[in-house]
Amino acid sequence: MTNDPFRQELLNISETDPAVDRLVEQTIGRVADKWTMLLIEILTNRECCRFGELSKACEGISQKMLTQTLRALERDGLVTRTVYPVVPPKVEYRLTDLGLGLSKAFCGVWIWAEENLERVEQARKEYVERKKDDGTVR
Amino acid sequence: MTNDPFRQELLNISETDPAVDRLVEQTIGRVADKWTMLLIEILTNRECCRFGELSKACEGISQKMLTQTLRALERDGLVTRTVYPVVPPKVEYRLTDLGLGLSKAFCGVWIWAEENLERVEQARKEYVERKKDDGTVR
DNA sequence: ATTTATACTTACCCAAAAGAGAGTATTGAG
DNA sequence: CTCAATACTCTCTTTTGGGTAAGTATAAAT
Repeated sequence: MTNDPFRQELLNISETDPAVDRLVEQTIGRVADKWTMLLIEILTNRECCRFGELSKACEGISQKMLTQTLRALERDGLVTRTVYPVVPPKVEYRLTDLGLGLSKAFCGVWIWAEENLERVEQARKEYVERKKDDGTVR
Repeated sequence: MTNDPFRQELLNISETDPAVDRLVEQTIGRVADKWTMLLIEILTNRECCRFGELSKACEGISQKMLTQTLRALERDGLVTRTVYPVVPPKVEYRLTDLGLGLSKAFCGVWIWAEENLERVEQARKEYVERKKDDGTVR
């Protein structure tokens, strides 16, 4: 178990000092939420979107959350916001290089989820069974 | 921009039907939160931990959240929980293969955060400046 | 003159998430 | 008899997330 190549590979990376660690945590904390990940995915596929398009593509999001999330993405340099001075207003959003890089990093997680969701489902069923069986119910 | 190799690579993957997409989103929704990611990282580095160790290693987490997050990880088949019937109690947590796989997937995100946190910081500073400069202050 | 389109912003509200802190069970050590 | 040690569990309170709905600005179309 200790010389598992997986784990070895992982261990090579996390050789950082704790100060950086905390910054990393913060950065991830900002970026690892549902709407952010979804919007990044949409902008990865569509390349360039107006507010209204995003609103439709990102099913279930409210205007408020959409604006809020987009502002955060813009602030962190992950998307650009281009305003065309026309009436009615037109605003376009697209990923920056930085945003594209993050998108790529998330990619691994999307793939993992895709490949393993059945195993997770299965684990959940088994967990419920186990809980039913032992005396510890409730 | 359209034939950016990055984007091409990303586009190859997301060719899935919407039903699976929603499951993937759900799975990610469960798994992509701060404490979960931190605990997975700790368990990746330490291999095997007792409750108390995790409590110390995962700075700032409350007992409640720790228990809660560990239960969720166990339920989803990402960690095993081994109880030794001794007094005082002893319980050990460790990643399963599934959990290790997720850890690996998260790895890309950790690396991205580590490599790019300065760029994010910079972007934030510039954003604030821009807001100060234009008339839209408020 | 009124409506329409777009991209927001603001104010108000509720429910869920998270934190704080006390309580529980067990038994060997003193 | 009491205490320490461990891993919770429960309750109470605070914080946060997020929804709804109305308001704003502008010019072109009717």
